[in-house]
Amino acid sequence: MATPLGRTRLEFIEVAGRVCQIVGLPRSVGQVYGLLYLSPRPLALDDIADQLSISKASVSTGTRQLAAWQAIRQVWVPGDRRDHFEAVGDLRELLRSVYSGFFSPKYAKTGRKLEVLLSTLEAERREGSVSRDDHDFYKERLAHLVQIQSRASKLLPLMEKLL
Amino acid sequence: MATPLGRTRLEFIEVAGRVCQIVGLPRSVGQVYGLLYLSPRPLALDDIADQLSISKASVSTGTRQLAAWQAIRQVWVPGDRRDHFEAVGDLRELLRSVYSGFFSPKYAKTGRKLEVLLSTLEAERREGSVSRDDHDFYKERLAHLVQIQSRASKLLPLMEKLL
DNA sequence: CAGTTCGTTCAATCTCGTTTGAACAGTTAG
DNA sequence: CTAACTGTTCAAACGAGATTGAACGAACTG
Repeated sequence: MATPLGRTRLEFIEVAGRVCQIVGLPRSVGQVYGLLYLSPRPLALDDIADQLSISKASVSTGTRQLAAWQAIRQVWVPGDRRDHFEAVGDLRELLRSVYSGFFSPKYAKTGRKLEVLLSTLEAERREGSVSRDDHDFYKERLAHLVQIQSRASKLLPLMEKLL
Repeated sequence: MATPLGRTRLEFIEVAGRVCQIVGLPRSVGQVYGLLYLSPRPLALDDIADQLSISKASVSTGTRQLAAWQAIRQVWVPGDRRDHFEAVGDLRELLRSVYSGFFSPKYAKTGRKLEVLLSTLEAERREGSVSRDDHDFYKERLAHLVQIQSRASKLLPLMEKLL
């Protein structure tokens, strides 16, 4: 079969690419994953580049990225010495690893920064560079942030479980 | 007071800007909100532009955006005919409105698209343009997506409640 | 050992969306 | 009415980062 891309696949690849773009990832990464996710057979690097009409370079970096996240895996196809790729079936596992590898660190960093801000604030108060009223105002606002942060810290693990 | 930006504010504005950038919003929007959130007094458009060293144009569009989300409100300061802005205290309310105004629609759209894909797939099967095996494969993959979608549809309202 | 075939790397290019300066319209003040 | 001031709009500039083509190195092939 000449494997013409069906309307279904095209639509899906489009969506996958767009999702990646929104999250701040290269569109090509999403396209590659989308193509592989809906591909009954593993595809070689060339095939991917051809079908998506993007350069091998993009596919090369994209596949490496996706493989690092274990979103796709490299499979060996007898009689072909090229690398072939297929999407890992369990999408939930992927979401989980993306979360713990990308989102969770950022989140933790934010938490630490918040603490730093609080101590900085106290320091500035002691220096007298902030009036009492302003100090109280700032403290209230930061306290609100801390509250949200703590709520989120309870919510996120829950998400991981339920998803 | 000449209101020199304290280290605290600078740090916070930096973070707010970065967060916006990650979510795909203009950095300036985050900066404006960050500045206002930590400002004990309402600020005029000029003040914001000055303190952030960005153009009035950016501030103008930014404030309008933020006001539309009710993240900030316009307040009248006696004796000054310029518009002044202050951040709305309740950040949770903001998160909720951002969710329902931006995220939720996108999510619904995705759901609809998924259904379209399923029917398209069936159509292609009937046309005979897809082999039975491939059809089954596609169906399985799409079913997985639908499953994730339905789980998420239960999770998101929960988030809204707990946050 | 040449000659291919693959995959990766990297500098150059291109693309997209933010940012800006300048012009504009509306409003107040003298 | 004119002048000053405020906020908005818009085309153009700019910058970040994705994409690409070409060159390279490695692995196979005959």
